[in-house]
Amino acid sequence: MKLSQSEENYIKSIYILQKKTEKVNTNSLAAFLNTSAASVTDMMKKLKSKKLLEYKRYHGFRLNEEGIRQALKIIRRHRLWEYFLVSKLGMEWEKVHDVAEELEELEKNSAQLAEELEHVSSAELIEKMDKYLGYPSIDPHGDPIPDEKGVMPVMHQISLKELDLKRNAIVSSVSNQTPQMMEILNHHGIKIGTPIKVLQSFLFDGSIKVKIARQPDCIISSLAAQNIFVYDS
Amino acid sequence: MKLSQSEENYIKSIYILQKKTEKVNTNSLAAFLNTSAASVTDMMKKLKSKKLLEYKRYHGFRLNEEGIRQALKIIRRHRLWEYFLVSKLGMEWEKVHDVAEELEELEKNSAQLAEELEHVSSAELIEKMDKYLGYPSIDPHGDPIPDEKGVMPVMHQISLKELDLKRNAIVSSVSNQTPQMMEILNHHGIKIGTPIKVLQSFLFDGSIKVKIARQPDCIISSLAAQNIFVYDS
DNA sequence: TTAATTTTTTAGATTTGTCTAAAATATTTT
DNA sequence: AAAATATTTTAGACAAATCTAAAAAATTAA
Repeated sequence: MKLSQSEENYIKSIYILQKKTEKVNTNSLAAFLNTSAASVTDMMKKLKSKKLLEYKRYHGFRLNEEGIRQALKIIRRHRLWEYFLVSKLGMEWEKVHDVAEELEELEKNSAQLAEELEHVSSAELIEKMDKYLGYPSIDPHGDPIPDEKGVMPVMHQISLKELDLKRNAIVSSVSNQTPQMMEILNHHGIKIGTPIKVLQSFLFDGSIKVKIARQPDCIISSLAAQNIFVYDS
Repeated sequence: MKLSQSEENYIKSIYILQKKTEKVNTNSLAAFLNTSAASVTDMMKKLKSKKLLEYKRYHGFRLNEEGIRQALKIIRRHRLWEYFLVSKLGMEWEKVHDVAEELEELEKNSAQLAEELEHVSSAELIEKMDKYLGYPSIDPHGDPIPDEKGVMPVMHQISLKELDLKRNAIVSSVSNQTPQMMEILNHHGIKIGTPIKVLQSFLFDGSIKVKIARQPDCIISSLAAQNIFVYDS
């Protein structure tokens, strides 16, 4: 199955959208992809003829099993590239603040960036890349990276408050998006995807001491810890 | 100046061809790009209108100054990606033998590989990549990598025989392509692009002792050394 | 349950890069 | 220098991905 850049883009977008809604409809996909509804309809016909989705005119569409398989392959590629760009080249395209409102926007943007690298499809290249990067399981935005079989790693998300002592975890999201919260996060160098470990927990005020790679240990208040979520692997 | 993938491909190819011949003609470019003469003519009109080359119908064409500037930018990108693929991901797409006859073929193939990564154009990305790779000056095929200003590093090519003791050099070509020669090269792990240094030279038979990164020192005969060329930086 | 509104699809154009076959121009040979 | 051959260009078509404007269908509101 050879897919054009454009087809891949549509498939990936449908995948993202259909995790939220039962069926994806023409207009929302058009909005997401910043294109016209007519273009979407055109492409849906094409993808239907390629047997990647179920589609009845006027009734929305949804990736079928094969479509999902393809989507996961594409997403894997993109997220590995994102990981590379951030962890190896030191690009920083996410500013932790405005994550909430702009989550979609971000997903789109990073997709776009990775998309330029994207067409590097050859399975071999991606597997080497994966190995080179050390088989990461989440990308710089905290999104899971499917393995080479297309299986998404299952991640348990808990607040930093609940994280067991000495367990390695990775910051996955922040539930409070106020500038005050961002100030703390920036101050400690905490970002989505940052590896983190709780060293000690103080009963007196519920504050915790955490270890962040390449940073001195730091103390985080109980309140802040409640709002920082991590993947407990 | 925004160029399509296709335009870039043409420009790069013309650059490579015009280093060998005064003017590039339609058929040779068509052959090089594996396309039809008609397509070439079409594209030449387009590139002329973009003021990237001089072109008079029926009389071949040649990149002008701006065209060369663009070509060097494209080549820089490709060669850095090639370098990444080989040095970081461990891809090995060149088998040292048949380098001679297939130099063109190789250049085309690697271009193609890099081309898939290629569209990663953003200047910023490439500069970060360059830094990350340690500002390499020659790619895995021994071709020089232009710097960010489009300047090709000038490399002095001499035989290993003539290389001063203790000077760092890089294998650039091999003038004898027999299987016997290849056997020696493979045996010592010598490839185009391999960093090499002469440790000692024995007057008795003209043989030399060389150091190759991550390999034990080895002895190379006078005859072999005469046929191995290096860039003396 | 009609009418108004929204959503989706169709019809027809456009752009980019390609092609084949035929015509135009150059070059080589006799 | 005419004829034969080779090269290059034109003309016209095609496929992919997109667009706009109008038509069709579905949904919502009165």
